Amino acid sequence: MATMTAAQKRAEAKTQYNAFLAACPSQQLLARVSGKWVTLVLSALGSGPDCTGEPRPMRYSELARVLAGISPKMLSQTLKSLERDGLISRTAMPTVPVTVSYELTGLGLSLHQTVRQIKLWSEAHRDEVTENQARFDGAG
Amino acid sequence: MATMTAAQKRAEAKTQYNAFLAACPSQQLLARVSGKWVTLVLSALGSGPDCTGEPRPMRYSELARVLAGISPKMLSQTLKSLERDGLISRTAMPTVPVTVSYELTGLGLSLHQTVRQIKLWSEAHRDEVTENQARFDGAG
DNA sequence: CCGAATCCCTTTAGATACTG
DNA sequence: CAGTATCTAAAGGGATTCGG
Repeated sequence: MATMTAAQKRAEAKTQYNAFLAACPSQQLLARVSGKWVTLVLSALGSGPDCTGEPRPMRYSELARVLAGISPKMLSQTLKSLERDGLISRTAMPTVPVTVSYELTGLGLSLHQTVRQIKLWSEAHRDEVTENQARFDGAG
Repeated sequence: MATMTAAQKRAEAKTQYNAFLAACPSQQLLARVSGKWVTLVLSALGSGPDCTGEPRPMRYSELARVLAGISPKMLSQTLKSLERDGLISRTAMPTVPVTVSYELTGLGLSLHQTVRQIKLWSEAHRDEVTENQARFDGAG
């Protein structure tokens, strides 16, 4: 049957577009950075525990303490994915008990700089956005 | 009872941290931009249908065509949230049937510039990341 | 033509408990 | 100390249908 062309074409277009999206680097990066804890880990490692210092290595337990709300599962998962991308490096010292520290790589540091741009934009425009939202909600 | 201090303190710390996160402008912006279609709509309005042109207004149906994979629901939802934040403006012409067009505001345009930084980073480093991933997976 | 409302499924992330 | 495993809750997103 050569019928149902409309739905068929739509489905085909969608498949192609999704393939295009999957190959799009920007989308990939956004997907990576969008994780709830990814930027927080980047910030912690890139600007110190209070987000105002210098990049420095931190231990697993230190990260867990700084990111107070995170569960061990999510911390491990986030760290592993960042390590996989080469954004952070993991170093295990053969002490007893074992000591593990994480540090931004050069690549991770450059991403941290980019993410900071987002932070700057949001801080610069947050009031404006909040105001717009209030007006929109008020206008109903 | 002043017991169960450990679990209690942990819960308290978490609550405070979550409150801190909720107030963090960067987190708010990331949450907004992280939607699957948000950046695509911004790009379409900010760089034309093929992402290589000038900012210009587009109609609902034109956006639906360009973003081939999107469902009407998500398009409406995305557009409304962007309009609420004052990032795009919506104009309805009282024709029959009604004609609606969307356009970036100044605020939306500036966000688009910031988002482009992410795009540039990801394009510049995609090969490096891919290579890192392959090495990581290979090393098992 | 534009968009709202409903239903359903998949993905994500949090709680908890346990191991080297 | 540094993780892993399992289970469950919640959110995001898609298909479909209906109204202005």
